[in-house]
Amino acid sequence: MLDLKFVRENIGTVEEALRKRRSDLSLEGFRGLDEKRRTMLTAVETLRAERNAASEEIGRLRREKQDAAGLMERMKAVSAAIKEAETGLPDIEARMDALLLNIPNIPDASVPDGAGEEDNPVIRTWGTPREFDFPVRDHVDIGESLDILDFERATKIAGGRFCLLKGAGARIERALINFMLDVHTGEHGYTEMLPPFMANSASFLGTGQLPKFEDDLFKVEGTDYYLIPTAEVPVTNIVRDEILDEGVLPLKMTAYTPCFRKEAGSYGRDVRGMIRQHQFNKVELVAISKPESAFEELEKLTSHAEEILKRLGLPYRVVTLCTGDMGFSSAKTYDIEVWLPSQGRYREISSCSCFSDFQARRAKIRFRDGTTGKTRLAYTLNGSGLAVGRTSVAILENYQQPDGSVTVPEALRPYMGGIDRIVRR
RNA sequence: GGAGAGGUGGCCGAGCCGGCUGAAGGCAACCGCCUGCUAAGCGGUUGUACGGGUAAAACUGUACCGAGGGUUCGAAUCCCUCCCUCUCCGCCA
Repeated sequence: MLDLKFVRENIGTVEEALRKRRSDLSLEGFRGLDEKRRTMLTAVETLRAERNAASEEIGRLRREKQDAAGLMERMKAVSAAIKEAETGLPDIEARMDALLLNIPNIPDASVPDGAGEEDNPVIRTWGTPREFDFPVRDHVDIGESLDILDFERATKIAGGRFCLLKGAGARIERALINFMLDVHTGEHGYTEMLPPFMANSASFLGTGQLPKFEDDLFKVEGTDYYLIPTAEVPVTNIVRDEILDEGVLPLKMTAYTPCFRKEAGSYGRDVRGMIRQHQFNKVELVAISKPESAFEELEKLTSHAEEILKRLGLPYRVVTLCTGDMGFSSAKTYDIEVWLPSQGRYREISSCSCFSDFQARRAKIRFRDGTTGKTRLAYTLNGSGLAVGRTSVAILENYQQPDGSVTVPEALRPYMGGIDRIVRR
């Protein structure tokens, strides 16, 4: 959420940001609504001030055993006038809130302008895609022939966009989760969290998934709970409604969770395999930072995610999302894309964002400035470190062998009970 | 699921037979004093949001004592509904 005062005073800037984002949201009604609200508020507050003053007077008279009946009688009219003046105000405020909650964050000045994916500049590339001297198979073929991935039975159990991992397939996911968490906690300074996999609507509002993106979420019927689409939701909300000591910043947390997404609107995209699932595993990195160092933190956080790919020997590149491709709440986002031989291209495996104070304002995440003693909104960041399912896919495909087996990346072997190759058993 | 207790400021905690309570007291933080340094001690300051006001302050209005509604001239205090937490019992990984 943007600051109301900021929108009022910089409506041009906000409209420019909407244009850059290729958003069709209009601020047409904002000015009128805002003025109407302020006019009404002033009227109501003036009457209330009158009532408060009279009430105080009544209290004083009664204490002094004087008659206050006349004043009380007159105040009945004022009270009625207040009720009158208040009608319509809740509606105006609700409309203001709705408008404000649906305005996306303003892209950071360093974000390149562009319409979509094709305009995202590549800022660095690591590793060289391997040359294959045999026909490359995709992870579905590899996984099914090794009997470690089973899509048919997953469909029987649940439905489309689910996957059953078996044997070494399940083991790889577990190994990756442990590997990633160990690196981030042991070497990158994050504290491990294991949060609830459902969260209430207030939390989803806090990180910006609600009210705009309810259609992408699984809601638990008859409750106020939604299944989390990312650990960002429960982990960032750990500090919701809190005023933090400046000294604890940057607060760095990591968490493994499964993620649940409806993937509504992606019919026909990535239907094959485990690229796009209703449920997938992810290790998330979250940082709560001071504004001054937040974009520096974004660089670090991104490099922490990249480190996992480096150790696994998986070629990747990093792109900056352009204004038209950025998420609703983000001020700046880097996507890390891993090389998938079967597709002959890089595919997103991590998305690292700085949200400036956009989430913090919604979620009331603040800190006390040590020098001024004032409370300030913190900046929030997060990134995948990494999407585990897609990492498994990348390993299967990049490390496939002509005989159908898959070599286990060296860094992962300690987590795989020492085995160096996955073969059909 | 049954019974009981409770939700107050950064934290703890009074107030809860309605007005003098935006809220005692303590802690914490900050600023002074004191001090060789630290500690102790002494004095002072410190909520949030939205308006008005100002060059910026000062200043000022309103709202906020879990959420929403009601009674009343007036509600942290009374009434209703809901949410949450804790304790005991039951059930259970």
